[in-house]
Amino acid sequence: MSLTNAPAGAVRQGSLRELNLALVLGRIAAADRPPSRADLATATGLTRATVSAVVEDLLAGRLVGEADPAPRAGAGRPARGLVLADQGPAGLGLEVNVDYLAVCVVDLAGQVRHHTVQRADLRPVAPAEALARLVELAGQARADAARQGLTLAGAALAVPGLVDGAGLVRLAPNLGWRDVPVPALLAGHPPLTEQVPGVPALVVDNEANLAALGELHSRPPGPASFLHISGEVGIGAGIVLDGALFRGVRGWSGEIGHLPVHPEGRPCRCGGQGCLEQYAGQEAIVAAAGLARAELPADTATARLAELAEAGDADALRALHEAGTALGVAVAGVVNLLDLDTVVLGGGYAPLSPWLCPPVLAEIASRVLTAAWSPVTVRPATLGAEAAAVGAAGSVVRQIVARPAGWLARSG
Amino acid sequence: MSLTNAPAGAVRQGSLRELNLALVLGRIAAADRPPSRADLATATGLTRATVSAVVEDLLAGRLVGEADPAPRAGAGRPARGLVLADQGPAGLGLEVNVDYLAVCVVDLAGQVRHHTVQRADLRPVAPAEALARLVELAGQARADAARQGLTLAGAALAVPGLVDGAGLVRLAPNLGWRDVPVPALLAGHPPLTEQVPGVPALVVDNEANLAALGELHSRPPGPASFLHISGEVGIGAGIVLDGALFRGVRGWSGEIGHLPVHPEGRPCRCGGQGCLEQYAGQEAIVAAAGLARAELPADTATARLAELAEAGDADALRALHEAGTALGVAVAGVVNLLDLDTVVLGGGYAPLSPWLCPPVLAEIASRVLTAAWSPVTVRPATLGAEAAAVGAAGSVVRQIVARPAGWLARSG
DNA sequence: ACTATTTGTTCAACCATTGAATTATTTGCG
DNA sequence: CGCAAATAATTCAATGGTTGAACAAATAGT
Repeated sequence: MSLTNAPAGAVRQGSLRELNLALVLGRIAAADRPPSRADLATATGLTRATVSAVVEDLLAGRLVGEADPAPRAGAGRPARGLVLADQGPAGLGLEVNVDYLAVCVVDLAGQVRHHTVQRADLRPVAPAEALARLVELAGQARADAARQGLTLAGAALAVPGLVDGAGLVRLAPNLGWRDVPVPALLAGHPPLTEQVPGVPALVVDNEANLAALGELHSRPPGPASFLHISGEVGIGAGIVLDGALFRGVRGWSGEIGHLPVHPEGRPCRCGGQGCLEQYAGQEAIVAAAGLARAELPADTATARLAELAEAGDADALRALHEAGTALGVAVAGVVNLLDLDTVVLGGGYAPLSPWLCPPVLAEIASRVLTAAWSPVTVRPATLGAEAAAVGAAGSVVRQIVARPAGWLARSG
Repeated sequence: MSLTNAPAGAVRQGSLRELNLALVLGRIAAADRPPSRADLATATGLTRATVSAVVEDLLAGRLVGEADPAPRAGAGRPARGLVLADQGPAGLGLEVNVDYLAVCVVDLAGQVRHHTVQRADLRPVAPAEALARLVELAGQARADAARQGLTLAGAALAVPGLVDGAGLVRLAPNLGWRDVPVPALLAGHPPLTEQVPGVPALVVDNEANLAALGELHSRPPGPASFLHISGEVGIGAGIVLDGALFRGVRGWSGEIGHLPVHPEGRPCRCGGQGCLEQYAGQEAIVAAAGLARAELPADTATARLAELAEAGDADALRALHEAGTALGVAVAGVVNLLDLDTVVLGGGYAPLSPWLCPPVLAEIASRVLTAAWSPVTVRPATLGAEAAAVGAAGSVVRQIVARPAGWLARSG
């Protein structure tokens, strides 16, 4: 999962090449212009001879391609730019959420090459049925990818709930799922992806975690450490530390929605009192703004709220200010604890961020001891509503970039 | 800082040996019985030939020694056990705290080989003077270490405050320090340690961080991820994630004392309201227990509190219960956020933990969503009051174990 | 005394990197 | 137009570290 390519065990001679493959490919991925072999040599510290050999492997494995030479001033033989291949391995991203299914394909360069969203209320649908529909969409995505010369090398599924290491969805309250064994339910269907050494066929993870990963790998790349908050019906956070998602001991990190902001306040369904979710959850904001709860689709409610706030509706503005203040109390605590300098508001919060950011910043300014020396940035997410699906697909291709040897072993 | 020996840049041929030196030495350090070369080969996946070569380097560099063969049943040539050398490099740990100075020396195996504590109220003492006294103690420690065949390879200084990357103590409120440039103040004195490639001569860090590191490397080794809370006048936390201390973007993580537990409550000197420190800080507990604040030394106050609680004093018990509840609210938030399964109460909290743990556990049980599936352990720290100094010294030797090539380059 | 067994070392083969020399391809200048 | 300078990329013998198999060492069991 980590971006650092740390050899876990023995370092044999082959590992040496493996590590340098990852190093060079990582540089190509991180560069904003197609680098030449000479650029890579100076950037990595390897000799040009080694870089050439490594690049030869990468070219043979169709992980990188040669681009038109970037125009350069001065004399000398022109460089040949290296770019991530637009054909070759790709990642499949899947998402089951309360009111839609989403499937997307992301290539090595991080480009979204296929994207489908199927709106439907998934709450009355049985998990097996929802997954079956997803498999259907995935099949179409696979065919579309193949048409574009892409091979699906792995898949990741985002769900709005707690997932354990084996892909068992312990609890997805807003979806009504409980102890859903996703891999077992998918076993009867045709495989979604190819088998690639080192890349798991399917990872199931929390939607907030994968949305945070999407933000981490978006262009331009975000900071190495930040907090990504998904404000849906529940409030989840993805915690990215030093360029890697921190999942917690059991993979259940990020339950920011149950940080206490008014310890003697409203009871919460978690059993505690005064949890953030009771003050800054989507339902709480909508209720505080006096909106009828009848208009159910979550994205509609958020859009309506933004409209009202834009129009200067006093109730909406007050509701957003209160929610932002509650959010700020919680975020200030997290920033104090983890010393982060960036907070990203994603999911349903993104369109509301013009009204949420100011009170959040105000709470940070008054509660964070170190804010005086180091400003904290609070900004909306750059990815859209389907950030989780894109992040899921991106997490697959990042694994290949981080350890290309597995892919090369397969195709050669 | 990380335990994973990830090559940052190019992986050259020499790195290969460097990595395997670290791998083998790490195994020797982690083993609970002196392993043979054959054990190491199976454990690491290297061949016996390679392990022999690597061990030869380690023996020549005096990082490991051969122990008496561990008695083993069955036939075969007896193995020669390998242990971390009890002579060779050692770490120097320093601590400036409100009411004492501490210096200690820890060897490769983690044994404390020298330990001095000088009690004195440091608040009226100028930083330069305090550091001068520390240098004096360090000189004695160095001489003592030399007598035992130890070479000080690096030093770490623990201070109760915020430290930036360059060793500047931005703020140590309870010590009265502000913007104290520790490395500059130490420049006039004789060097505390040898120069070893890859090991910084002096690291200055927060006391809570280093105490957490001490706990991480104590025997038996603690879990890979936990929260270590130092309850002194202020409340600091060291956050250990996946076997590495998480310092935050600027090194200022762990300010748990300012998590809000009663957002509309007592004003705090940080500018916020209802911070944990106002309810579970040492002064708050002492005041709530009705103890005269005159008995100033912090450890005395804590000891007195424990005495009273032991004797069944109602005020003391109530004060501890309230403090534990406030602490539990904050800890529950952290556990929700980071999904940790272990919380260690250290510093002044350690002797009070019999009375603090129950309310902390109660709050966790009622506020942590995932507590039903995965119990959270709350326990006192195993290291004593000078955990920070021991952790500081330990952090130095861990660097050598994690990258032995630097030490070997020096000595031969 | 002999065999089975396990440990540790030796040595030729192998693999990836290295560094210098070589080839390739352009710009700049007379 | 032709040549020198400059930069990019490849070739190749040398090097350093790991490998695997064979071998030496040392013990327990029979």
